[in-house]
Amino acid sequence: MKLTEAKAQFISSWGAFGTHWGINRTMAQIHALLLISPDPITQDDIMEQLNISRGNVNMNTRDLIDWGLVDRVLIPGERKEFFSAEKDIWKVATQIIKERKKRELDPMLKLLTQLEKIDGDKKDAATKQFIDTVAGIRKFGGQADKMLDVMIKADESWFLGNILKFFK
Amino acid sequence: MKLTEAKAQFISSWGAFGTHWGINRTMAQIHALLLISPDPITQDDIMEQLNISRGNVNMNTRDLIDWGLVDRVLIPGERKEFFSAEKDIWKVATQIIKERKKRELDPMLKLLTQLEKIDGDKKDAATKQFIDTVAGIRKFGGQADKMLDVMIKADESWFLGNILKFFK
DNA sequence: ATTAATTTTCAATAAGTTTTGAAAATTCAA
DNA sequence: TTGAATTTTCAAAACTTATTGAAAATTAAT
Repeated sequence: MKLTEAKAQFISSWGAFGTHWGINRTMAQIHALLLISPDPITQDDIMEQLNISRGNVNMNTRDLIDWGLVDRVLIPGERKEFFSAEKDIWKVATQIIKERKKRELDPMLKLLTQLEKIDGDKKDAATKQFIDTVAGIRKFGGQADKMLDVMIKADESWFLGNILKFFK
Repeated sequence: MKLTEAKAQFISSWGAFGTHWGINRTMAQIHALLLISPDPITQDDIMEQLNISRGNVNMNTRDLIDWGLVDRVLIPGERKEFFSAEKDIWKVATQIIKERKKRELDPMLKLLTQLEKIDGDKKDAATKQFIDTVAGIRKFGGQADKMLDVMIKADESWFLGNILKFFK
């Protein structure tokens, strides 16, 4: 397979993959393009390579920056802004985990903790099932939360070295 | 907070939460409703409680069944079909992991393995960055894959007992 | 200060996804 | 069998989300 074809495949698949992970297709495609670009590139480069409008590039690069996955880079002597993605995949993964935990898991756990405090008779089947379900999810989520915190703080070699021992 | 209000909150939040995880809102809401129902319920019960059409209930319960999260239950003497959700949250989580791994991670790893075999000069910066990026993601994904396999096979008490030791 | 280059915004529109509801298919009791 | 109850299907409509593109804002060189 030739590079051009492989690049196109990678960008398109990474885009489709992103949609399963709560990231929109274009944002994931821009991310993919930046991941395989050895040097920083401009808005115009992205527009041209992905065939999308300036506004679209602008919005999605901004989101990528908010997610902490992409940086604006200033190149001396150049008027335009350049963009560059973090290439270390471990850092990319921990950054995504960190953001999603903050945006999704933490608020959910907060809500579940509230819902558990419902007033009602535990002998009533509906009440009991509600409390048990909410408590079960909250407990499980709490464990996941702790685990992800450690992962975020850990560094890759430590993590992989130990996780492999753990998982036989 | 009263049970009725708490239920509504839980269903609505679980629905919103689901959309971040590639599951559609209604499917997640039906799942939530089933999780807090002590006994199996019918299509009509779901239609009434969530204010959605029969077709919608039918499609989404079918998807939940495909995901292995919900079962059809036949109640002797009843003409209608009843639905019931797996209540053990550990089983729910491992089932979701199993399905998503099969649907998303495995095909992605297969593709990356292909893309790594690109023909081209490793001294060319673009080629080198492409291969490095793809290889990095493939390697990371491979570790995640192994880890999830162990998790899927493990049983909850074993897992939580050990993970706590591992994560200090 | 003026102007040209560049980036940002956002209303309009396009594309994609979900939901409805009624007709078709299926199931089961009599 | 027949027909009433129930489930399934799927085209059309409603809703949601993403994209465009041109105008406004910003930036930086002269």
